[in-house]
Amino acid sequence: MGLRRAPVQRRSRERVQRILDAASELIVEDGVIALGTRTIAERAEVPVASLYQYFADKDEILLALVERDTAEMDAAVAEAVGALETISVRSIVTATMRAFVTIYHHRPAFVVIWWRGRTNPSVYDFCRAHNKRVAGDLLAFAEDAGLVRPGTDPQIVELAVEVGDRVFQLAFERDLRGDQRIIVEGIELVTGYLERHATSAGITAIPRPGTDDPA
Amino acid sequence: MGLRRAPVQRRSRERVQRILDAASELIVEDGVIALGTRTIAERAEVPVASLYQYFADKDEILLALVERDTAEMDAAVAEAVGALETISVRSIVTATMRAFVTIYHHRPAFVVIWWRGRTNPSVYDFCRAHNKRVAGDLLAFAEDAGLVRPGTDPQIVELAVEVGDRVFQLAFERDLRGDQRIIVEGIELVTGYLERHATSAGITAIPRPGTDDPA
Amino acid sequence: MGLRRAPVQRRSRERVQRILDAASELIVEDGVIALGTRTIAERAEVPVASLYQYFADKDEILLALVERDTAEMDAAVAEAVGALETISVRSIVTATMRAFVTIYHHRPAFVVIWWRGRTNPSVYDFCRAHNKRVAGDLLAFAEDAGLVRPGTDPQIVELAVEVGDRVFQLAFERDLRGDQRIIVEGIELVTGYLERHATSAGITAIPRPGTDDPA
Amino acid sequence: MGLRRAPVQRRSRERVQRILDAASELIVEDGVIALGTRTIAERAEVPVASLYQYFADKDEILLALVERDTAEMDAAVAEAVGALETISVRSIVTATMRAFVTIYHHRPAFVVIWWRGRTNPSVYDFCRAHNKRVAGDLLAFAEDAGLVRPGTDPQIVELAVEVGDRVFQLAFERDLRGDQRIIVEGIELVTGYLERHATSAGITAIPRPGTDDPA
DNA sequence: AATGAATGAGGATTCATTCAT
DNA sequence: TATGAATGAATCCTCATTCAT
Repeated sequence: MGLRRAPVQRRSRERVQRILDAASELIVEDGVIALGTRTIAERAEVPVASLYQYFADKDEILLALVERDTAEMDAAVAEAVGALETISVRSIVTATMRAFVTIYHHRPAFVVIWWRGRTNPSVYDFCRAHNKRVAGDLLAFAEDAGLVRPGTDPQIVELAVEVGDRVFQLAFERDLRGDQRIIVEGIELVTGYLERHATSAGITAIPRPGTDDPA
Repeated sequence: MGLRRAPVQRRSRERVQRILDAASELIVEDGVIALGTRTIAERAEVPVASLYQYFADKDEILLALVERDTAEMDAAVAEAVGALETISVRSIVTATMRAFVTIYHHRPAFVVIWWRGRTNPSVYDFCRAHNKRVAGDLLAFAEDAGLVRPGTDPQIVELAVEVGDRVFQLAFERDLRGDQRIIVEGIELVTGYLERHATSAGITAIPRPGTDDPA
Repeated sequence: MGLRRAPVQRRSRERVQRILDAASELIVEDGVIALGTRTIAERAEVPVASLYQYFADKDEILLALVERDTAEMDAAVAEAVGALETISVRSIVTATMRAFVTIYHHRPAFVVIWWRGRTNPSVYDFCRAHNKRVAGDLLAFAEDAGLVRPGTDPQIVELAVEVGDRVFQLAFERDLRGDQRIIVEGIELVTGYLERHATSAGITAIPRPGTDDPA
Repeated sequence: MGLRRAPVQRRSRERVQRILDAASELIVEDGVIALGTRTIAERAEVPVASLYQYFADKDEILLALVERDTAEMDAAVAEAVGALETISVRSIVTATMRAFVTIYHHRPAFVVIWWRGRTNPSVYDFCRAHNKRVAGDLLAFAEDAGLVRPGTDPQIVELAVEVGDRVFQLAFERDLRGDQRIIVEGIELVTGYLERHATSAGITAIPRPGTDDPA
């Protein structure tokens, strides 16, 4: 009982996913600009008209795609940071950036969407907002833990996040697995910059909060 | 003799410039994606078909535009760096980035083309190549002057240039005059990163070569 | 007994009315061409698919609407004519046309549907048939009362009705309340025409039949 | 010389005519609503895109069609009225309406466009404006000739023209050759109405102006 | 060299209707 | 009976490019 209508629901969800996957693949293959409703529909084996059952217009498809991936990324980052034994500016930056790398390996489409896709205004806005939020979260976390000086300008962390974003763009554009040299350098770059605004604890590291008490 | 055909040549050159100017204006107004042959032709007061007299296709117009702008930017950077009293990683980075800012003020079109325009594959490639060349030139200059350790990986400077590029993107996207706070921070960021690879001379600065001896 | 299913029936009837009302409103607002199933359904707060429970297709909705309105109009005309103290070509024409005006004031939707709606073939046919019937009824009534010469060609009255129809179209198209000058002139026009075929009684008027004898 | 470029021009004109003819035929066959760019292009044996070489949009095609026919009608009416031996309200109305009939025979498409086509707002407006102009011209002519009382309300003639319009609609809708009975009656109707506003000369007729002097 | 005219290919979106449930 | 979901067919229009002159 209550499950009676599940099949329909499930079918819809599957189709939405198929559409998103199709869009994703096509973007990787031909770029965001070339993305068209007809092509998406063909690839997803869905009538063009059906796209409009699930999405208001083309933009919304792209946006949904980015949102889907974003959620996955946020979760991965949160997990990586949460798992740190000791925290410092360096360890957080490293964990965060490594988490992104892992995701990019997992979802190559994302690499393209995340950068090329920003042509699209709504995607662009969404990504910027997301970066801002990521920056805000990181700053809050770092301030709470006493890693950065209180009152640190949020714009500084935003700049760091955006710059990290570009590092990935560079690392992945030539090589879908990500150029390790660039990534390592990028981590140095971002870490070095943020340490300028760190407390000494932020530089030398402290144990993970909520971990030190068993004593 | 031989001058008989000059007028035609001159007229062509004028038209090419008019076309480039038109494209430039339109990009600033409506973005790269909205740029169309008809619109360019109208603005340039040239028949659409005539565009194809001077350019193989639409992409080439964009590319020519970027090349033209690039040349201007390179000259400005070279001049700024050449005018430095003392040279150091910091002074070079500052001079370079300030030169860019000046250009952007002077030519708002660059701002849009340089970033939004990278949607276009050939423009994208050109910009990347240009950044690479700028990085190469800077590295050569710095190595010659003994500011960085010999054998420094070119990729490091490239990364710095690309990151600087993103700083500008951030600084200018919200504000066509460029957000000063972001620019200042960006200069810090890039300088800080490059100083990791600098010699002590690169950090403390030396007089401009070929300037100190005449005494 | 037998009443068990009444609620359903009643609900259906209500829904049919709601659909018709919705269509009516939408036509007045946006015209017949813009009328769509989705819009009707939304306005009527009924699922689109349910429209097809009560109507075979979109045309039928329109047709049902016109039929409903027509019935109301006929009743009004019959009442107006029936209430005349003295009857003559002039008094009948006047009463009839005034009755229409009253209805149009009462139901602005008619105005739009009645003319713009005739785009639709079935509506068009229905209106023509209706005009024909109105003409037939009027002629029968006038002949019975001895207002027109026996054997008067029905086409003549039809022409008069159609022309009256156009007068209204003209009077109402600029002004949803109806341009009084045009209406007055239209009554003259139609009366004048019909009097050509009238008996002298038809011109000078006679008391309402079945009203004069009780004495 | 000077004719060198004629072929291109001529070809264009031919194509425009072909497009108009195609549209015309299709309207007669399927009505104005069904008229689509694809269909027109197919029938005219012209690529769809070419329609937009000659017309800004679909509406403009319809409008051009109506304008073309209108010009023809105006000429015919002017000629017919100009050829009258004696002029009176009756002779003018008759000549005018007969001229219309002739045109309708000549161009059956017109019959459909003229009425069904009025669904289209620009066509509708054009027709109304045209009717108004026709009415204005007739009134001016009649006043000059002393057929109607000076200061006659233009709305009266407009009403007459519109009503005449409806007479044709009626006469032609069942029968593409035009129902003669209805036309004759219609002429009576319009004449009768206008004579109410005529001078006695307008009723009894006068010789054509500029014809009586040879004496 | 210059250009008006022509066009194939494709763009996103809407719509009335049907069907499985 | 009622309906959410699905869809084939069609809509108008734009664009970069080519060709005949």
